[in-house]
Amino acid sequence: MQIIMLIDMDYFFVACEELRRPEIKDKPTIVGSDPKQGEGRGVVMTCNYPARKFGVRSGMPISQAYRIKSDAIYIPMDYDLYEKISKDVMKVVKSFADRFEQVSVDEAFIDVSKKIKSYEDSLDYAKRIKDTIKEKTGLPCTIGISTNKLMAKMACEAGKPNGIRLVREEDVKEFLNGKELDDLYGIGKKTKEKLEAMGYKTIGELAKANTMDLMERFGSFGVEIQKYANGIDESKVEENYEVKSIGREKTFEKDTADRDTVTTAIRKLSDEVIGEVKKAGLTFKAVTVKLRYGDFTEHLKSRSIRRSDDAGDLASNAVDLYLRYSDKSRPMRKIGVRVSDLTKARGQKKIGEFTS
DNA sequence: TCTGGGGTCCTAGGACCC
DNA sequence: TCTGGGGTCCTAGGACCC
Repeated sequence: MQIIMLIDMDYFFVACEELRRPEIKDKPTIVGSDPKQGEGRGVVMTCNYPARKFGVRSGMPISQAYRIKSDAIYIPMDYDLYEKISKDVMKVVKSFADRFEQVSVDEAFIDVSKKIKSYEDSLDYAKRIKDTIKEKTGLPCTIGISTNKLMAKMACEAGKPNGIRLVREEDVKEFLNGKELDDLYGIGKKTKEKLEAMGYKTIGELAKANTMDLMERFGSFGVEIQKYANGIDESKVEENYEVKSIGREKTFEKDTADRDTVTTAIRKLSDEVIGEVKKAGLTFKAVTVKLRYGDFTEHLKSRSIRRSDDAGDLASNAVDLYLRYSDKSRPMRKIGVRVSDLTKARGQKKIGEFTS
């Protein structure tokens, strides 16, 4: 029997802020971009449950949050802090795992099939993990337990906040049956719309759908999501995950058609990307520039270059892609720089050389 | 309502080679 | 003049997730 858990930190960024500012606890608090009296351009990254009570949600435009709750506490992102705390959390989680896979700053899968022999034991074990995280970091989390990664994830969603939720193999069908299509991992807005147009309204209906119809409409992705709808996921908890790309992007405070403003931004982003590349001891071979115009249309321009880890190589290629392929008559909203096709730099792997 | 920034994976066409 | 099959690399874009 396979037992997989997903450990997901509750309202992580706000919870981190609460550690150093205990007085904000129980007050509506929002971590995200500056609301600027309702004129701000970003979104809500995380908010705590007191803020959610008023209808604030993560991902919501910060201007909208401000309209709902202008007297909430607004805090800018402090990613260094969250990363530092995340390391402490992950260390604990890893110590309980046979296999460990971090999926984001505040989430990790563990395979505990060798350590745990029954579902009953898994509940006690999850409680120990939860208590240890709380003891070592002071932070709450939710743990989903099931037979594979997909179902551990779904169980975790159902267990939030501050909970432990087990979905036994024999209960998977019933657990999924009446849920909305976009509750299923992998199904977003677009796929939901297409499935609804085909007449499917719930995960249970998708599970029983005609596979050939799905195949025709979605190709192999159709077969994949039907497996998901049946609670089937054969992917493993992957221990040694390698990063595939590194990028930085920036939304301008106001849309701009000014070349110098954009090229200056590209150079700055390039420097930041190179900082990450060197820290990780990597080299890159592909450069991509992302251009988003004021009307939200988005274009990617990329090219392969001689393998490099050099700031000048990145900046010159990124600027050139922008100058060559962008429409200068349209104001730009956002610019991004990304490198991919990454490989470990050779012969310079002294421990700590690149770490700050 | 007015939409961030970090990523991943998949598809598909064209170039090019054998 | 009409024409294969396979493979890899490159580039662009779409959808999704946290």
